[in-house]
Amino acid sequence: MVLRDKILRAATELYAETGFRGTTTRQIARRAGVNEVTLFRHFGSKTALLHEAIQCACAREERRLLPLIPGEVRVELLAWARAVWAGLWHRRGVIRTALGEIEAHPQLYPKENSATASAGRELASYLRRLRAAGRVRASLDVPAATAMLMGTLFTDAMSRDILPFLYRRNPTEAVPEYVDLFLAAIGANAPHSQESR
Amino acid sequence: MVLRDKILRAATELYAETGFRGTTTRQIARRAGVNEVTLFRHFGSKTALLHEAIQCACAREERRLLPLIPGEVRVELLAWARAVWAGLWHRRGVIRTALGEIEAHPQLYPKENSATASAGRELASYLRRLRAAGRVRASLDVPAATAMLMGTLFTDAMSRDILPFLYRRNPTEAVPEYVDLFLAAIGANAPHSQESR
DNA sequence: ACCGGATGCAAGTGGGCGCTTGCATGGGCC
DNA sequence: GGCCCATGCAAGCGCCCACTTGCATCCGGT
Repeated sequence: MVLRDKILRAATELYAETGFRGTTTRQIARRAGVNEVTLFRHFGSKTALLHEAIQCACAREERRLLPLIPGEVRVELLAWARAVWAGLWHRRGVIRTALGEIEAHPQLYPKENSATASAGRELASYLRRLRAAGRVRASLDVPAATAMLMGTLFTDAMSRDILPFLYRRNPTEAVPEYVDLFLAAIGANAPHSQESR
Repeated sequence: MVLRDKILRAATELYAETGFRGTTTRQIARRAGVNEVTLFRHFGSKTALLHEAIQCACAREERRLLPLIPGEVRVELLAWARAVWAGLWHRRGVIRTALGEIEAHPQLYPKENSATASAGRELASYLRRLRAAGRVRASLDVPAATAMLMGTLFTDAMSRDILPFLYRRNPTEAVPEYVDLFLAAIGANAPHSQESR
């Protein structure tokens, strides 16, 4: 079944580069090193092929979890944010294209199940745990705070290569800055060993 | 010259809905209530037409300025953030599509001159003024803070209608929440009349 | 009244598209 | 060896695309 995967990978790449209409079956076949007929014998139609390719590309995302019992908030959040950013960055091509075409082909894309959406849920429930433990400001608006950190990471990963002049720091430096700003925003205070930054 | 504008508006709409390849000259002509030949007589080619349409759509954005001498930071930032969010929301269709196609057709889109980029510059210089005036934490990382607020507003405006289950608050409530979180993040303190929220 | 420029209309051109068909080929399994 | 399934190859089908051409029409300025 190596061949199926080669086709799917070629389809995903081309989709990320040129979108649904821009991706032709001839291109997919050429990049996969396969005859064009083979695509149709395997997947039936271009739509079915791209559907499967996109689902695969999104599903392969491994979920990164935040601890059930919060410990060192800065350490935990930083590791999580790095992983989320890396995942977004790695798939930025597909995500950007999908975002632009989701209105035209809504059935092609996962929404509730998208990696970004579940990362958001993960963060929100972690923040609720922090608030319940009195580790952050009691008046914290969890959905807004979630949207803030997710939005920061998302926009950075999506536009860093397009508008490079906006991002002077490289990602290894930028993400910790975001996390520290975020900790200040939510009023994080740790019972044990928190340095201000 | 009403006709030219009708064509450009139709082209922009269709582009936002279906992208460059998805937009056909026949569709543009029909939506503009014009014969297809007229498009070519006016603009020469589909590419030239869409190029002008996109440039117009982005240029019409009015710049929203932040005061040179900061006064009531929360009031000023909130008004600015509302305006920026509204601009992003209004053009979300074109922006999403453009973001997905900027790799394939880079010359079609403004980058340095995009409304989002100049809004980011505006915010960054305002933050530098605040820092110089000692109104925010002295150690504030201006580029990171800028990326944070811009990213929050951008992602909200881009994904609110796509992932509605992530956004429980309507935008009129959400933007102030973002601003308050942001004020806490940058350690804003006002010399006169700042209530905590 | 007349002229010229802008527009509409109908038809067509070459090319790329998704997809199909028919046949040759080759490699693993009995 | 003989069979069968997967794949390659070549050709083609109908469709839509961007774009062109030639001609009719209309409308405003003089």
